[in-house]
Amino acid sequence: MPLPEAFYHRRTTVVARALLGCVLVHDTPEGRTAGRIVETEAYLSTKDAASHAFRGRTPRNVAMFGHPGRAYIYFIYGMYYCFNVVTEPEGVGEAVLVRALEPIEGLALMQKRRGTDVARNLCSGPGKLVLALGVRPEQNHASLLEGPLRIEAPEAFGLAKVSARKIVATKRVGITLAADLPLRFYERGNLFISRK
DNA sequence: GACCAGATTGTCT
DNA sequence: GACAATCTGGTCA
Repeated sequence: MPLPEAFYHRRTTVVARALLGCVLVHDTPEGRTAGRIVETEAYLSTKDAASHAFRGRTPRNVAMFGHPGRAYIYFIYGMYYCFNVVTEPEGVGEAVLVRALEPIEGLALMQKRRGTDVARNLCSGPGKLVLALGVRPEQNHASLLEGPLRIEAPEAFGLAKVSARKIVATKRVGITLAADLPLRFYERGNLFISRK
């Protein structure tokens, strides 16, 4: 059972923490790939200068202002895409960037898509996990509550929740504005995060 | 391990 | 026209 809309209909930092340990699944004609979420970042609305939503709604960021539990996928650095989950009630404009997964299903397919067989290098970054799971830009706005791209609770895959004391909060990666806010979250000790 | 240049293009000012 | 929520492959150690 995918996580319900109510899961996403909360404070963005709460969702960013709660997503750790949950499983992102993508079913495609080539097969299924899935990974355990081990690193996230919260992007807030008008108080967060690093957020795409900081200056309000634009053609690019409209998905951020859409329904909670949908995807916001954007193009970055001329060649990569990043996958986010929309949070808060519709119209607020916040989201959680999924930065790293621990691969748990479809490793061979991930290896083929990524061109490497090093497990730690398959999904250890926002651009990498989009490639490894075969997420496409047309899936911007797609619901994560149903359909081929979903997020499941840990229990659905026989996994335990990530306890609060195993969650580390640090500065976000790759930004210049509002760079000091502790809005990046990852599982302590996990080998599949994007960086120390 | 750390640091750095280069790739490549949509987006917003 | 400047910049960007990144990654890879190179150098040096």
